[in-house]
Amino acid sequence: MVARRGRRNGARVDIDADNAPTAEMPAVTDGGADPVRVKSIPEAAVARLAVYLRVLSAMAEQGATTVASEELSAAAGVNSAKLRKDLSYLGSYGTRGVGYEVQVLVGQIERTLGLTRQHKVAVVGIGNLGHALANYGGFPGRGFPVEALFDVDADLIGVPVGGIPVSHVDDIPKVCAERGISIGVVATPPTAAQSVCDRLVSGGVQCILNFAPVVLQVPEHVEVRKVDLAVELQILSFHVARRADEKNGSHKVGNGMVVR
Amino acid sequence: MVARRGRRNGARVDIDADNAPTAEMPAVTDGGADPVRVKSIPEAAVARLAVYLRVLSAMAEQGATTVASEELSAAAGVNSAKLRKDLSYLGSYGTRGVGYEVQVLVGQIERTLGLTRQHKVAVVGIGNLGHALANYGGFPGRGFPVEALFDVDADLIGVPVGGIPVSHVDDIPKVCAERGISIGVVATPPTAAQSVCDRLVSGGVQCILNFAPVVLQVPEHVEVRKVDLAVELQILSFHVARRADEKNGSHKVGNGMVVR
DNA sequence: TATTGTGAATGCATTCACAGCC
DNA sequence: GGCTGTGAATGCATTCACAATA
Repeated sequence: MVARRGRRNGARVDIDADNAPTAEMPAVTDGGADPVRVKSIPEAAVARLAVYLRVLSAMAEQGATTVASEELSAAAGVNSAKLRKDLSYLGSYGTRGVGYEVQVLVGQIERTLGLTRQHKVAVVGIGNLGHALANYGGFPGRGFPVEALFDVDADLIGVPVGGIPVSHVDDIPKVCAERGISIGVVATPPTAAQSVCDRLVSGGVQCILNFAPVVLQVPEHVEVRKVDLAVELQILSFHVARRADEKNGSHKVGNGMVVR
Repeated sequence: MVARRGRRNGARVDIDADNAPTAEMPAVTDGGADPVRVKSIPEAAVARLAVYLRVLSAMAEQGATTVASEELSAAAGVNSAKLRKDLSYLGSYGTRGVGYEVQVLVGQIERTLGLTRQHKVAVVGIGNLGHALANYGGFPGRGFPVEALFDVDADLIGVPVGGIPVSHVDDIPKVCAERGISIGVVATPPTAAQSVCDRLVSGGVQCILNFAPVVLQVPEHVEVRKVDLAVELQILSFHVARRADEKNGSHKVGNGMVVR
């Protein structure tokens, strides 16, 4: 009776005896033209917004002025419903029957991601990877200028890499505070990573991008993201193995569940 | 009456009129000592298994023989319930009241992740990043030997990097097929990435790790993972912005929802 | 007693499908 | 007619909390 949508729908009913008064259903669709949008955006959506932004920028360069969700989502490698939901977190910036204005969307995503400010970056560990990072030349799409480099190696101190002289890791707190670094990139060997991280934090760095294969311990107010080559490869390895198992029929799993 | 667990529990009841016959509840706890484990392991858990593996290896090196979920989970940066659930996907290899044997766990995780096989790696694009990757020296913890390098630059062709001579990107299909490459790493500029990817695929590569800031289009049977510096930085930027908004009270959100 | 293993509950994320609008 | 915006539904992932057990 109640059931309508969905293919196999099981009329799930909430009885909820104690009518929980704690904020269930945000409900409020936001009073209107509020300037400072915050509203909780799902973490997963944030990551995709960055992808949409790049695709949109490319489209803008090629002269596109409007784009439909179907087209944009295909280029971004997601389905259109997901794209529309993601964009809806920013507000209503599309036109029904038409699509989105590329420039408007670019502006809104940039604002949401905080790309209107600049975020100064420090790279610690000027080995192969650190070198590569330092030379990225101001980092993707402007907005992330590299303003400090650090290493332990005495031979490197003072040597400019990508225009910036390398400082000693002991000076991390001082230099970071002075230059107002907000993002620290850890590209050191694993053994050094935690101590480097601690120094970055004491230098006032709020966010850390960690390439070292260790789990960094940080105070609550610091955000860490990890890029881990070994983990990525091992995940791929898992999928190779899974696929191999599928091919030869050697995985008669008890239940009906297919592995894919 | 039915409600027991959970702090604010709302006795959610399924009425489910049409008693869906499609595999609900896998139920079968796996007949017993099945050798070829497959069972569907959640993607998110797979990623964490790789982390546990590293932590366990470090512990083993320091002479630990057993470890409790509490200790291991702390070192891996997750909570203990999650750890135990993740490990339970492998089977029951712990001892109640004691913990897990480090060596046993290492072995089981390696088997599950397919790390008993070797996975030959090719790196395409020998720029700053490619160089860094090629020099990783056989890649993390053995098991991922780099066996081919490619670039377009005529000056690089034939030059050995990390012991392996660079080949031309045109030879990707041939060389990859010959050497049995199973993982391709794309470290080229974005414009070249898709064509490189296509050649890797036609060379029989099953998995691709993509460092180029583009969404690669691949056939269904190929697995792609993406490492995107710009996206990572922009996610961090979002959190900086969010945090800044929290500080000054400028985000009177309509509903009660706190942003954190 | 200490700690695993795991159903059940909660909480996110994705997808569906259609009303609303241009 | 076409496309957005979004409730509602489904499906994953995480967490709780306790029975099982060495």
